[in-house]
Amino acid sequence: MDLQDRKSMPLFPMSIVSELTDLSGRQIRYYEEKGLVTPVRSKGNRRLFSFYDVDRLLEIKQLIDQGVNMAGIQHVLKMKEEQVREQEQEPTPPTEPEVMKKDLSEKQLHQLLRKELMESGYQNHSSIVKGELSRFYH
DNA sequence: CTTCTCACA
DNA sequence: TGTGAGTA
Repeated sequence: MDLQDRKSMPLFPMSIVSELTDLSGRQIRYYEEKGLVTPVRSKGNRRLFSFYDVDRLLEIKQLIDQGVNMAGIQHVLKMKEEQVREQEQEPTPPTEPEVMKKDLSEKQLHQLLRKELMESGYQNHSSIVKGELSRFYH
């Protein structure tokens, strides 16, 4: 059993995760509905979260605090998974013209969103709220 | 006692 | 998102 397996081991119940992330049980369950986290169920239908799940929730917590909405969070998580795929799959499969172009624009969006999210004191959201990134904020 | 689902003066 | 009901 390697590190990855341990990180994905279902260990924590709702109470622990809730306290750890400062998210309400309601919120955590809601995020699960949105597919942001996928905790395993115990025999009693209780949710069991892994370190991996907790990490995701902590990231989500940060984004929520920054005023990012579900669309933005889903987008960020999606691109995060894409990055993981790129790291796991050696060469990026040659993409066709149209697909390629779309991916590029998406990546540019990703970079923009990232930049704004990370270094944002979010008082200058005005610039991004006006643009396409507005759909990622309240 | 804790968590789950469902529903909403 | 909160919260209460009724369970498991």
